[in-house]
Amino acid sequence: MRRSQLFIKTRREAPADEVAKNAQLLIRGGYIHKEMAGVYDYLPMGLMVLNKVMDIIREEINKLGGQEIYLSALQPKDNWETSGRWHEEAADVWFKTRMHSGKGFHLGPELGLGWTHEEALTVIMKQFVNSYKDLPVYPYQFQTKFRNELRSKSGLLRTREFIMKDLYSFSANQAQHDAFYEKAKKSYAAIFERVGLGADTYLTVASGGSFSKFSHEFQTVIDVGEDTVYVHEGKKLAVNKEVYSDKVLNDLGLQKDELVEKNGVEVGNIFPLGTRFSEALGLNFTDEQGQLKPVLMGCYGIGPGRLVATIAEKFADDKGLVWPEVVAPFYVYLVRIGNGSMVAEAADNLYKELSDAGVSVLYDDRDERPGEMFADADLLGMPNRVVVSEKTMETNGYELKSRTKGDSAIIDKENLLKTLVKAASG
RNA sequence: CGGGGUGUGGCGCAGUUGGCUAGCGCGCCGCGUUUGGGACGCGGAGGUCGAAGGUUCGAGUCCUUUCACCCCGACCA
Repeated sequence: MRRSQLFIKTRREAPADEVAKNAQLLIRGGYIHKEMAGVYDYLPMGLMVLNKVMDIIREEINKLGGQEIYLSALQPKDNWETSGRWHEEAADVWFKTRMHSGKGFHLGPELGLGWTHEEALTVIMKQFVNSYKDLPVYPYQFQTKFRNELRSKSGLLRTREFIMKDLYSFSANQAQHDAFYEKAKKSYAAIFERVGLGADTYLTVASGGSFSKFSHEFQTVIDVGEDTVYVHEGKKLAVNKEVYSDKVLNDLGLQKDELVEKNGVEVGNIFPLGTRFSEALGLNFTDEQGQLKPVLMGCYGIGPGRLVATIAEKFADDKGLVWPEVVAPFYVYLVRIGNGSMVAEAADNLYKELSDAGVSVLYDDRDERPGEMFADADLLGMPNRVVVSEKTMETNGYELKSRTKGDSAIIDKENLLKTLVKAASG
């Protein structure tokens, strides 16, 4: 894409109402726009990053056996009254609204904006699950959740409206459930590994709430994390402060002196639901012996937006964003210095050749001063920067510089293409 | 929800004890000079000072109400 056609502009200064580094940089770079507290819009490059993250998650969940669906955000209250989660005492994160009834402002039935989807999906599955032969099954979706948080904070890390990948497992028995649960753990680890957070992300034992003894979180260790976790670096395992006790440590076979206290961002959460919803909503199946039993359920969530924010926060340096290659909106930021015909032609040609070879390029074809374009390249955080100028062309070359390494090299076009095309496809 | 803070052109800010056509930097438009780390000159455009009400000869400034935003805490299936 040509920079001159990209409608966003970068900003030199962060907005006054953002303190979180992720939001400051993403706004300065024109990746996102703040709509209101805890609500953000994705602009072109922000959406590219988000989509790349979601594609990686989708690939891994499909490998796990997930079947993608899309459920509605508008939720009728009856299913939630049946499950006991409509009233504020049970769930204080609701955004509730009403339908119209007739003309004017007559208010009709109450509705809620979905903050999770166990109820909706459980009811749907009643139509399709009757026998043990129909199990197990693993529907999932990417969908917007609405949660009326008392206080949003930390930029994109805690918002009131956010996309969530939520996967649900429906199993006939404990062994079937447990086998999938363990596979899901590995799948999640693979996702965080692929987006670049593997080294800092820990499987974490956390509260199971009203559903089970424990749930499992994936906590990425980072200073701005709002959770406190105790990590065992050797075992790549952590314990959330909310369940941290001598008894729990004993159960898990962990020694207190091997654990280190850290802040973490909960980038994923998986937990057994047992028969909490199948019993409440009547999702039963007939087993091999002809007996009617409630389905065993599990829930598996990842917030792609929170993941984007965590990646932004984790890798950024004092000059701006640093995207891992797999999520970067473009692989190359191409800077053209000066607009003399020779330089312009060389830059145009390079842009075309790289694009044709499948290397994504953000081509800064504006007639800006070099310093401004370099600053933008750093702020926007593409993995590679290529410069074409009279200076580079004197040596019949192109300057290639990595976003993370300080050194740069002037190389000829053949080598440049070879390097970038190979790296981009590998 | 408790405590603290902030709202002034697109962005960042100044504006004293109430006083004149509300300023500055960035950005934007025009012309010219510039071109390897956020250039410079000249000339421009752009503001219901968050909103409503009040006090006053006069309100960005004082009073009341209200809305929004940020931070700390509590909360976070």
